[in-house]
Amino acid sequence: MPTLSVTVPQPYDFAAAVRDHGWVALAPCGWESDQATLTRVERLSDGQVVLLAIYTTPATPDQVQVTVTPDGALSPALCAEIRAKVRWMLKLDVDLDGFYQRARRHDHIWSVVQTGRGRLLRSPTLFEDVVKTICTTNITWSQTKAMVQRLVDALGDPCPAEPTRRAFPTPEQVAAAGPARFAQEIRMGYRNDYVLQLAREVTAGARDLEALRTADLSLAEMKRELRSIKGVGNYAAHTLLMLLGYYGEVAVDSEYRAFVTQHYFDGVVVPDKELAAIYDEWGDWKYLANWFDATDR
DNA sequence: TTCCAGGGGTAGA
DNA sequence: TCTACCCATGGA
Repeated sequence: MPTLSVTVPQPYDFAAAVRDHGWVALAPCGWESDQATLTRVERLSDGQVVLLAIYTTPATPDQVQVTVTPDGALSPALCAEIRAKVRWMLKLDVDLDGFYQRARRHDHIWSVVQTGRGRLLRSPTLFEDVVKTICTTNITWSQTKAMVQRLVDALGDPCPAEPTRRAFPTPEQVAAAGPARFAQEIRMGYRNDYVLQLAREVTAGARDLEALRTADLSLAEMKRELRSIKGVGNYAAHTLLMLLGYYGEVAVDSEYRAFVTQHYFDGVVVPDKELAAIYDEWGDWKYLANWFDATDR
């Protein structure tokens, strides 16, 4: 089976970075802890569905290896596509130097990130990340995982290399499913309509989500685009900004409130604005500051 | 039963 | 801009 090599920045703690974000637990991703390997079922542009296994080896610490199954003939173009998707998912091209420099002045955060953490896992498409983010709103994490699993199982293309697993459905596949299957099979509650509407907008050409991944927009402009998606409020928009590489806003949710209230306000309940202001001094790096401030506490 | 979870839309002020 | 109120789902 073909194995591709992808160069990674230094320092880079692959195993920690992949698991620092909950996305690794959402279909069609998986983590094999005994082999420290990220797996993912991926639908390629030619329609074939492959299983990717992404890992590092002690002999090549400056690379991640990507094994593709099945080992059919992969054209150079498909190899380039897979490399680009892996680079995007692992955020290998995001410049974190400013964050690391700032983090050196914070004992706890530096102790967590100094081995090369901060590149939180994201999905190959923004469509997938928006759907998953909507599935984290007003629900428990276990239910988020179950909803995403049902969506993938119901609508994604099966993976020949591992028939029990499927790829994340395309906007076309989601739009074609219709409200009845969402209500009866996928069961995202009131989020059904949000996900269906987004899929319809994308397939109709009314919303070019993927163009946002490479758009040269300010944080405020990007936030405006994200907020225009039905079902995306401030929390979801700030989470998506982080996934897109904009770290200047914190995502205030129940987890954020619990941590900041406990650590900075002695458990006294204060308005969200005050909770968010705790990380103002981090400027463009507020999201990562909070994320790793709350890590290992 | 009731509450509520890694919230958001809407109407009304 | 802020505040009530409602919202599907399913675990505690």
